[in-house]
Amino acid sequence: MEFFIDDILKKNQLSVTGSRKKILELFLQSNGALAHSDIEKKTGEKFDRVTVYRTLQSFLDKGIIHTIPTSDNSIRYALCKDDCSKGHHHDNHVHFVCNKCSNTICLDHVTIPPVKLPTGFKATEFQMIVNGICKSCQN
Amino acid sequence: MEFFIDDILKKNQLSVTGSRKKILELFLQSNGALAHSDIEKKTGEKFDRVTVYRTLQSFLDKGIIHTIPTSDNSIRYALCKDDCSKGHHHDNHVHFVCNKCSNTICLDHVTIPPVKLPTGFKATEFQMIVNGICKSCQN
DNA sequence: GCCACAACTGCAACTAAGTTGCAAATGATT
DNA sequence: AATCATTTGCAACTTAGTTGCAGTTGTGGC
Repeated sequence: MEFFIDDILKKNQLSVTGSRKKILELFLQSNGALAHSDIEKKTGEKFDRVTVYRTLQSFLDKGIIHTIPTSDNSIRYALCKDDCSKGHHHDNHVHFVCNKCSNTICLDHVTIPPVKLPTGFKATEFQMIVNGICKSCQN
Repeated sequence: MEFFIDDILKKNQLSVTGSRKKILELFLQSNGALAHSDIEKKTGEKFDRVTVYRTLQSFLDKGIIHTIPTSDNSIRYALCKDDCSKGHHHDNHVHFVCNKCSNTICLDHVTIPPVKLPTGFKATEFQMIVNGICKSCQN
């Protein structure tokens, strides 16, 4: 695992530092998406707020993670799949936000269905967010 | 028009005040969605920031407007169609965010296509946001 | 039209979120 | 181990959003 994390960073021409390793590890451990505040909590105030911001920004730049907009105005971040490269995300899966545990989950195998736009509109990116109750909260 | 605005407010059990009239008028005039900052700008500092926040909140509560999440972490607000009632939105159309003019447009006639979720997931709400170039910016 | 009461607004003060510049510390390369 | 580029933490800042309270405005009854 340790080796795996270093490898991802090196592959993306990022120097291997404590904060980057730790934050990347968090993403690999969590099966969902993380908000900035989640990361600050889970790292246990080990890193400065600013460092977290900058680390997330560099991960975004390199295409390691992508953002998910949510209706409550808190951006979430999640790992990209392998075929994302610098600045160019191929991120056509649906995101699920649970109303109970408020986890954000990438439904990697649910692709966004095509829509027909009115004439004159040209699309470059599609986002789909589904709210509801997730698998673990169902009962 | 003036009468129309008062009517909407009364129908929703809101007292008719200067700020509410003005902000509702802005929504009726704009064919797209507005961010909080747009409203502050367009009202020309006539109202306190707090008043704008509270007005938007009460419009949300009454189901006059709905929110649209965007990837740049700025929530936009747009008028609901007639069949939205208190707290219960039937808001199944696609939203388009232009990368050039950064307007957010409700594509009222483009409905969100159904998706099949993995077993265990129960959906209550769907959101779809398309980024690209809008009709007016095309050339 | 006037009065009383509820609702709304503006102010001040606050918390939370995000940014920037710079000096010190750390990582990569030789 | 030395050097240089990169990264980090701090401080200070801007922007966004919230809360309590006193004063103002709108509503409905008379």
